[in-house]
Amino acid sequence: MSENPRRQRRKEDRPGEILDAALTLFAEKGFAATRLDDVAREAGVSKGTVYLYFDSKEDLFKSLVKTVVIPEVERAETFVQHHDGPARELLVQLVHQWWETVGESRLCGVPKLVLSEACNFPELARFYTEHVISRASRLIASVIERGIETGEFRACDPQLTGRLLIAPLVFATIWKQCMSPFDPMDMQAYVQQHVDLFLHGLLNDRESDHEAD
Amino acid sequence: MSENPRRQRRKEDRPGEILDAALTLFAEKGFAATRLDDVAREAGVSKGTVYLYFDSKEDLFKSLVKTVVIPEVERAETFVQHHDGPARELLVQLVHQWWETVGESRLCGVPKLVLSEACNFPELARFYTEHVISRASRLIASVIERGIETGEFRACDPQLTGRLLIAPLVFATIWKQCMSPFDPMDMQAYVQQHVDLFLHGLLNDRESDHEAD
Amino acid sequence: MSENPRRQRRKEDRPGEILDAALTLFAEKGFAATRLDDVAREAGVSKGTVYLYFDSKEDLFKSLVKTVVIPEVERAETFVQHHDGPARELLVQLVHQWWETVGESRLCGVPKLVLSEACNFPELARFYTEHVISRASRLIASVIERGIETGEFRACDPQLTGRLLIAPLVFATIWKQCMSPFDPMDMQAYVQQHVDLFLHGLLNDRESDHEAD
Amino acid sequence: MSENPRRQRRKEDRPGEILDAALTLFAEKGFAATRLDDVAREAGVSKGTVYLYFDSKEDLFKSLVKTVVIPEVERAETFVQHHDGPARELLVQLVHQWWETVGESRLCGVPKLVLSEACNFPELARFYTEHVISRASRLIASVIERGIETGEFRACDPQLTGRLLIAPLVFATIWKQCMSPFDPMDMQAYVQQHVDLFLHGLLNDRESDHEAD
DNA sequence: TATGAATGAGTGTTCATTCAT
DNA sequence: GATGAATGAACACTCATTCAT
Repeated sequence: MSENPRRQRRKEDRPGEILDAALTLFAEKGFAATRLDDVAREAGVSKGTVYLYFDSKEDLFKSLVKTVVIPEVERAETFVQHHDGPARELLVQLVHQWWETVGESRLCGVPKLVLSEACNFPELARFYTEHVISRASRLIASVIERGIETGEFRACDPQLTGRLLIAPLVFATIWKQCMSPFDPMDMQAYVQQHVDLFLHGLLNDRESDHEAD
Repeated sequence: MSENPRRQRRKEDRPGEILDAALTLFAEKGFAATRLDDVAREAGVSKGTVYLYFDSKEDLFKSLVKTVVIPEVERAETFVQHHDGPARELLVQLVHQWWETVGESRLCGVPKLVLSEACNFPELARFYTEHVISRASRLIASVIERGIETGEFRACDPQLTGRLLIAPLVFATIWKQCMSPFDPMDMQAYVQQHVDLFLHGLLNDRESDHEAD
Repeated sequence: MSENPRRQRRKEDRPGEILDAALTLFAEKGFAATRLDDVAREAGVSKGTVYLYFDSKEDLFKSLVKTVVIPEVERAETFVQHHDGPARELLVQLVHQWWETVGESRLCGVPKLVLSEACNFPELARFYTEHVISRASRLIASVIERGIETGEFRACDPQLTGRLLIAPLVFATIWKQCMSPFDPMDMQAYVQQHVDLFLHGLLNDRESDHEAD
Repeated sequence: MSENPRRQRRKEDRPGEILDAALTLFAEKGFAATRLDDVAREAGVSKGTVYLYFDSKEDLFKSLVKTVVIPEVERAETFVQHHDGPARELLVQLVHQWWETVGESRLCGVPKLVLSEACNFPELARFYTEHVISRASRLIASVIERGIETGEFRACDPQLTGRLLIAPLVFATIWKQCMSPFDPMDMQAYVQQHVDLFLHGLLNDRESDHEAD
């Protein structure tokens, strides 16, 4: 009844559909190994159409980051701003949120994507560092700093410590992508164990005294 | 006896020299970005010669892992066997050894290499898992287990905990490769902080009592 | 009568506006480098509209020549018909007119356009030759012939000589288009020098005697 | 009898053969319209082989100019250096030499090639201007200057005048390429007439006195 | 009539792989 | 064994052309 519902209905969704396809394929095969043809086919359009909405393969990646990854960073930033409890709890929640929004979602391919291609596409790495990593780093460092100030956490470099909080998570998503078929891992337990170990390592030994107050 | 022992020897070393060149370049530029021409030139042979010894770029990659990485695992195994002190010290030494033999050596590109290409070369991932990761995992787990048994360490899953010991190190080598131009990191401090945090998290709270004994 | 004469008129002018835009852009960037998108935007219509009026880029090109160049030839013909003075003066005026209407106007890109694309669009070359070049040639030759008959000019082949009058002008417009950034030229002086040299070469040595009569 | 004489015999001729093919095709179809595939096929090699000897299409063009056009400029320079007679004769000879080496040789497509593509490939135009046009211009200007100094020629701007000497020749080669099928021209007569007219225009009126000496 | 989203063939360039010598 | 010239498939990106609305 509708004349060409397909074209009609989807016109405004095109960019989103293309980004979706790109995310899927980039995560699956990496940036370099993903051909624009594949993205186009996956999105159900022709190759030329991709270039109607994105300037280049690189732009496609950047747009992907902008529309899919950065909002998550912002969500986390908002979350931290609106949270008042002990730093320890905040940190735990951030870890679990990270794991849910990245490790267990469609985004789980992004860390490996970025790290794998960073050498060959420095501009992508630069962009991602500037817009995602730096912001997320600062966010986590700020929470750790807060914990140090309140005496919850032992004194330490908040930057490095934040990175040590994230590193095992990133490692886990990469593992999940590449190695889990050959060496499966109980991700839940892994994350749990990481949080436990990390907090135990970070908390001030006399923190129980604080709680006792 | 042979009038030109140097060339003689070189002849027999050809595969090794090519693997050396490949390691250097793969570590420096990654797998995809390394051209066989470059490997050949670096090894001082012609491009065709590479194909005399290796079936393909992929095969070169596989052979590399086989010949360069496994010996290091074996060294570490020997080291652990001949070591009797407290698990804590052993663990610290293993970390620093890992960092020296991998993080700061020509091998520093290997983890990224393997993880980046694992999806595209599953057979390699399988092989690497079997011969490198599993062995190394088992080794570290055994040390942790020992520490738990002696009461040095808190009770935990030695496998997962071992992985959490290695994850930040692997992460650091990858970071060094790809991201340090955009977001530099003091690796020494990072490793130090990791060891400190990790041990602090793992050690039994009453461990000072043990030491007091 | 029409309630919107402006749009009405515009509607009928569409082809003209598109041709205008095409002329501007072809002259500026050449045939191949001009994208239909650009022509459409310059004309203030959509790309599809161009195809309402012209079959193809090639057709646009042809139509352009037909509508813009031929009127100028006709103007020149009329000018010559209505002129009675010495051939020498007429020739000088024709040169300056050519230079003004072609060399220094929006038409300055046309000669290069035609000559550059003639090989790839032989039909256009044929058309242009028939409707522009032959007519202009004949016109100039007729003036030269007149000058020979009156004794102003030395005996010569009027066709060839006419072509030698035009050649440096065509060359200059092409130069202006392509080479002036790299090798600028004082066009005024060039044309002046050409006229001077050409007339000095063509005038009968004893022509002063004639004038003296 | 010889095993694969084709490959053996031609190895060192490859660059020359490719340049030959490029010259033919560039002259025939222009720079932009010539596909590297065509050049390769014309040269009897694969597309990749072209890139074995030339960095890019642009480099192919530049190499062409270097190996085919510049030597002609040098020949002309040498010729002028070794010539002592009257400037007039030298000029006449230069024109005929130009016509023989360019207008009537395989090089006859080069002027149109350069002028047609100059806008779209400014680097080519710059290169050609620097290495060919400027040198040739200077050469001719120097001859004209000499003629002015000796009193053979009337006073004039040697640069502009030189350009006016060449313009009709360039025009003729372009004409030959594109328009001769539709409007044939007796090139011999044309060149003759040009020389005659030009010299007649340039020579000092009292030059007969000189000849009388 | 007019639009502009969509198409897909086309091209310069790269590089792993082959093979005649 | 060793070479390196040659190959050709692959891929990002462009743009004239079409067509549903």
